[in-house]
Amino acid sequence: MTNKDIADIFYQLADMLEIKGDIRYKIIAYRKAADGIAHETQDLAELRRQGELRTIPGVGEKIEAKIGELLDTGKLRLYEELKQEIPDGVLSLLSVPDVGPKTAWLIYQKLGIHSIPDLEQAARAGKLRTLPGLGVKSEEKILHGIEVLHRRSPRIPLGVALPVAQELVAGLAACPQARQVIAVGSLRRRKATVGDLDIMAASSQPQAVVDCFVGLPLVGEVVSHGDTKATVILKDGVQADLMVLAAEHYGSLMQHFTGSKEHNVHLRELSLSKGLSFSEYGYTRRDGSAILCPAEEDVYRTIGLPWIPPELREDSGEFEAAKAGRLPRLVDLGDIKGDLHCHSNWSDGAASIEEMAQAARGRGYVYIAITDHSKSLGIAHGLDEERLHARQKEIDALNARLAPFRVLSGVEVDIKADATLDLPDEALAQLDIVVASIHSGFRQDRQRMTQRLIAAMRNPHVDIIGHPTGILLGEREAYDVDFEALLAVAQDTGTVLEVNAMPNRLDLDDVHVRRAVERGVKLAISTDAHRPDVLATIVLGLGMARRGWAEAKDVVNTMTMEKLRAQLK
DNA sequence: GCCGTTTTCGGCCCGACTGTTTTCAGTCG
Repeated sequence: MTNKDIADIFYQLADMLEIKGDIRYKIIAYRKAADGIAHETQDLAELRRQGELRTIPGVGEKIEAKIGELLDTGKLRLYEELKQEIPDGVLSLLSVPDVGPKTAWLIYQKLGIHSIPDLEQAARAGKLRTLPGLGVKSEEKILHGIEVLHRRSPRIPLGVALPVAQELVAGLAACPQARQVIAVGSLRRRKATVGDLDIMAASSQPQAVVDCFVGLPLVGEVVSHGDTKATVILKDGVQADLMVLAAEHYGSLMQHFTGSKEHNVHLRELSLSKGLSFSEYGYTRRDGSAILCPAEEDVYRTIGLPWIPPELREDSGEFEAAKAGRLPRLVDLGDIKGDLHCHSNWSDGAASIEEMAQAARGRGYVYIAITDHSKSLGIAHGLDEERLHARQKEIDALNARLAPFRVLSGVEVDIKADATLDLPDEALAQLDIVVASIHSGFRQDRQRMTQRLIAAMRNPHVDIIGHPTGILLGEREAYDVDFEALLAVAQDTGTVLEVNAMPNRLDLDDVHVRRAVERGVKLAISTDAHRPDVLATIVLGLGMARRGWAEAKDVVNTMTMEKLRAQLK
């Protein structure tokens, strides 16, 4: 039973208790514990052996016992009992927009409905309007909610969301009354995927800006439209929310709308303990007087904290670090001195080595590693020893011309299913840098997967493990691998783990990065670029690294050429 | 059900939008 399984059970427990109308704060407590468990990187069974379960935020005496029950028996009595009363299908109704716990329970109790198709049928038959508190409008809303549910785009990768958000921001910025339009929400926090786009602006006439927003050409449908906020669904199915307030509230609104929810709740609790109530309008003292926050820094400063970077705002220790003056100095785009995983037209890249190098130089980098595929990747026109040798001559000539800029001669060597590498050690020894990656045999069991990666790390020539977990966002799960074991070997051998910035990879993700940083394992933020313009996607990998609390010292491609050479095996 | 430079008991984030319940509950972010 994984941490995620256990967290899911507590989330469901919270839903079920909410449906039954249990005490609100008990429900909040279960959700908070579930959040804590979901964010825990250590195995719960292991934590329990060490008697450390209560260190998880939100886990107290009762929930500790329930985790124990789950780990011992695989079941939870309270959960089983509630499932008798509330069929699974009732919980599924909650996924329909505008159907919450009260409505779901009412519909189940009065009409016996516990599936979305049945709900749709009842709505079409006009049965919902007969229920107390529901009318024709509610019925239409629910019917529409079901439609939206079917049509709505799932979470979108950050790399896809960013340009859409930019377009939306530009569109809104053209509204005459809109000032300081920016994208906030999970996009600003640089989550690997975002559920919707959150946009905000300042204006002395918020309503005019909201009116302008709902009329933008990108907008497909208006879900709600008030004086200060609106929700729309764009023509491509993505939901976008807008909030607008006067400039004097700009900082508090930005803080509020950037989230996360958990971070905001923590910040507001902290404020209350200092006699202040906080909302997007700013602080209110107990006597009702206001403290305005035109800048986001004002929000944190008012409660005695330094500004917290958006990427850290997940309530996973950032307040404690801020209070202690121990916030990390996160790695920044300006720290990056090169890209250590790129392809050229010697394998499956679209550009020459020189074109890639010039693009890197144009970004202010001082080096780029050309890491073409190795021979077993036939479709990628992978290199054998002979072609590696030929390529080396081209790189040498280029380096003579481009100095002090440096092209590192490298390879992305395939880790084959039998745990051997696709090129002999003698060939690898000739290269400046070796990235080793898995491109086949993803379905091997945990032990074999882990052994393959460990074997690669123990090779004296392998510098970096490429896209270490193999995840493809929305397409393929990460391979089953013992990440803690990998970290131990990475540390032991000085092997670097990659943060691959491809929009559909983002691998390592934030959680893995944080664990690696805690263990002192070094990272490389790399684009895996097959074209010069793709070098710009480094910002996506940077987002993961920053969300994982990585500083420049944790990232090898912030090093000068000399230091990097010393770092590489 | 959790938790404590206010507290081991009494708190627990805050506001907008919508529909229907003529004063507010439900849902959402």
